[in-house]
Amino acid sequence: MSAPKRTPKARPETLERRREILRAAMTTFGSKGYKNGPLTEIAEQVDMTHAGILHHFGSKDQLLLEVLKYRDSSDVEDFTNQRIPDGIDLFRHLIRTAFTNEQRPGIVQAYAVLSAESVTDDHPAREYFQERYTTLRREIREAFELICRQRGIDEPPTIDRAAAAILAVMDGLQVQWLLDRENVELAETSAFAIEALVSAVIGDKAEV
Amino acid sequence: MSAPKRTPKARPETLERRREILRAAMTTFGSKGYKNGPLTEIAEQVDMTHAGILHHFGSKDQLLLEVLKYRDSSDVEDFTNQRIPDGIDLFRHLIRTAFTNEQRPGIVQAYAVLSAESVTDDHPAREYFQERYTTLRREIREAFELICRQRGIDEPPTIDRAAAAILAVMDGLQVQWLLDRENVELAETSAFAIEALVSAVIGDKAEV
DNA sequence: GGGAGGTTACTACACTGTCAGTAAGTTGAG
DNA sequence: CTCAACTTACTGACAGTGTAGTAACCTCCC
Repeated sequence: MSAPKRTPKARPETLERRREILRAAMTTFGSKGYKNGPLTEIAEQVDMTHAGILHHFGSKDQLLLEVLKYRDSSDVEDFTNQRIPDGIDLFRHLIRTAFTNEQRPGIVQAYAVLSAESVTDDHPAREYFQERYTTLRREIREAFELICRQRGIDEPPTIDRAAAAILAVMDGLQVQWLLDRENVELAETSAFAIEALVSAVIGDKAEV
Repeated sequence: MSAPKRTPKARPETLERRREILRAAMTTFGSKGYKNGPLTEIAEQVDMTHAGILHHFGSKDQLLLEVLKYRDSSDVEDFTNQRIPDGIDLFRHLIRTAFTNEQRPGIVQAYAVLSAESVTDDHPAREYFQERYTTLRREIREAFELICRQRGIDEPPTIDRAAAAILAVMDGLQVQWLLDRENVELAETSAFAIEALVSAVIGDKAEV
């Protein structure tokens, strides 16, 4: 309990092996969910037995958390040196993300499935997603605040709602898109909705 | 194979018993998901063994489909005689639904969890949710078309996107709300977003 | 030679679905 | 009305499978 059995030392090629495992886990959890994504399936993707995976990560729960942490860190790498965008740039960035996502349904599915699964009883990723949404809502709110300051307008009380709604529409569209890619345009629709919501807040047409 | 073992006859009290099972199943699938919601847990809610449940529904997959069908039919009952709303009334109805949903987190959780789970490999409810979204998008599109005709304006090409976005934002908000009810206002935010999206399409302020 | 990176072998469950059997109800012929 | 023939609504036991985790051992790099 007290010493939570940290992942052992770190030879450079071992680290790469772990990353392979994390990517494989993302694939399996994405296509079957966490609870129903067996360790054996992850293991065989990297030519190993499931016991080997447990050697590296200790438990399945721990593996899930490391998977989520790993994706966050590799997403952040895209920003190396280039500041996390703020103000209107944040909204542009969200729209770009939607376009990127259209090229990687695997990742999209993993987040869609895991975020919804996380609301079930005692799910190990519940806290992760709670914090994730809280953080993202805050960033969007701050972007709105910056824009309002730049334009010298008062901050409308709708900012909080718009922040939640923007994340919501992006997530919700992902589910519809995964179910019916023929008839749902993920990126274009996200862009439309974000523009509509931003306009509703800062009543402006000078857009994104 | 050919004769799919239809559910047996139908004594009136038996039908009520089945409905009890369906409600219990909704509870369990809602709190744990479909794959991870064991039949035994459903069974003990209605004081029965899991074999009894299989006697009534044949298989767990079949049970899930009947659960979804049952909820649809009991939702429709609310409309007995009162037409399914169209035009601007549809949007009012969607907002009212969001307010109703705030009083029944169990149902909300079931739909949130199951719809996301349905995108996983070979999920028995995949087709159900595909059709559900297709139908709902069509209804929203038709509401937009009616409004446009009533106001004598051309139908903007954004109608399809707005339809998907409205459903998306409602679904996405549910997940955020389930994770953090303190800080997310499900109904108010849904109303705000729907109004914003409707305005973006029919550029009007005479609203919902 | 000692520890990291595994494997094999195994335990301990959890879960769905099958089956035989039983008790209670339904139905139709006389 | 009644009894026999049948059906429905279960239970209890169990087979079969899948799965996380553990323990003991191997083996090869530093």
